[in-house]
Amino acid sequence: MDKFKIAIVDDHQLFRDGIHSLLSKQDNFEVVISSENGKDFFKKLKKGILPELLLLDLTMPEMNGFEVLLKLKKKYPRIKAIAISMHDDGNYIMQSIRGGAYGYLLKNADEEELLLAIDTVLKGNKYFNQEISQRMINIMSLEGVSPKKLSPKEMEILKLIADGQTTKEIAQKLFISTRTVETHRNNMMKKLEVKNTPELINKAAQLSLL
Amino acid sequence: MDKFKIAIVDDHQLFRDGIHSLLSKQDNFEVVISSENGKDFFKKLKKGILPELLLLDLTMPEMNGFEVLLKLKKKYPRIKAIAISMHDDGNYIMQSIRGGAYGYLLKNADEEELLLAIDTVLKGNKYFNQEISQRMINIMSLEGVSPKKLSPKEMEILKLIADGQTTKEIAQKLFISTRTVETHRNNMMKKLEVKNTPELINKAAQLSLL
DNA sequence: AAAAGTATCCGTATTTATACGGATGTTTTT
DNA sequence: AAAAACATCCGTATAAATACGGATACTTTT
Repeated sequence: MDKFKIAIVDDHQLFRDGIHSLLSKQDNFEVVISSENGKDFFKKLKKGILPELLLLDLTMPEMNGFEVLLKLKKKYPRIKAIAISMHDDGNYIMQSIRGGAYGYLLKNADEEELLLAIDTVLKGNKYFNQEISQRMINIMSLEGVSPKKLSPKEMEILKLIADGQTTKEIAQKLFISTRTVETHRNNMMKKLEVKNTPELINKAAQLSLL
Repeated sequence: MDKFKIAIVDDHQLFRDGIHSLLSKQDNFEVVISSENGKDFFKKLKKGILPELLLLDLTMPEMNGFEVLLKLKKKYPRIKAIAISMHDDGNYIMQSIRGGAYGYLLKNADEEELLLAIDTVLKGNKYFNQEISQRMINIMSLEGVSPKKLSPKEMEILKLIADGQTTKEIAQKLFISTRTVETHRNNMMKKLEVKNTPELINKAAQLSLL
């Protein structure tokens, strides 16, 4: 009976080797690609080596995991990716899911959980443990009913506010009217559903906008 | 020639085994303790098994790495600890150092760096790589010249401010005068060296006070 | 092409924060 | 025991944010 083909993309060889070693002990898995970066991975895909599942580190130099996810979704939509990250930050998790990840694991997951995640995703399901799910819920509730992005100008003004600048100081710095600054501030408050500026800064920090 | 005695404390067996395996390949190291928690570790120390160096996970259930550090410093000051963590947050790093850690590694460090850290610390030096050092510097500059802790009342008020409450609302909620709230806010701003409330919230978020 | 978003700016008014200064009494630290 | 920190509260004044409302023109999205 054929084994499931697995790919690993991670810039740390120690980690890749550890996973490779673990999966080699299983009867039903075979590591067919072990790449240290996304470019190498796609190069191997192009050669016709197609895994069913990818274990993907998010934090890599040059081409990060999110970029790999997006490209994978476009070019090889049948390959299912499980994101693996050091970061338990809800924003990372949400970005992975929006990028098409089928699962999310922290790098300190034990081998039992790793194998369970692989099994779950190979069956076509998504894998997020209790803690990860909780963080997703937290971020979703933080983002509000209809999450909205801040415009470039809003981001610029947000940072200046967070740095302690007053509306007058920001207006002078950006060569715009104080009323313009007020309008942007008000629009941000509406977008993030907060009632005043301290809460805006707090929420922006929680959403990793700062 | 005698080997250096190393202890490992981490709740993930996969990680402990990986480190154990790696160190076993080295001629000059010997893993004498491999514990899944601090309690087991101290129990083994009590039996007279004394390593020169400890590789210590910070995030563990029940007795976390910081508690282990503090107890180690008191009871076995000759044992040098290297903190190992998923978190690259400067606050974790600073807390480790203040707790007596001789080094700090991220869990995704490669084997070369791990061995270098161990060597460095066994020689009596401290090991912090460039990135970790940078984060320390960032936090130190955030904390200002003379870092001050916020009092319990200040913390309470800080959270309410971050939640979008006005001075009047906080006063009503805590059954104190608005002037009292104003004084606390002003004192916090002085302690954290900021110029207004948005900057206070931003800095508090950066210092993980929220 | 139409709608929505972005970036700009305004009048008027009220609320809130900040800035000076001050104070007392209790608790904790030195 | 003395000093410092904490928690409480005040008068007066100014600055800043917020709250209502409104607007134009350009760019992007639908």
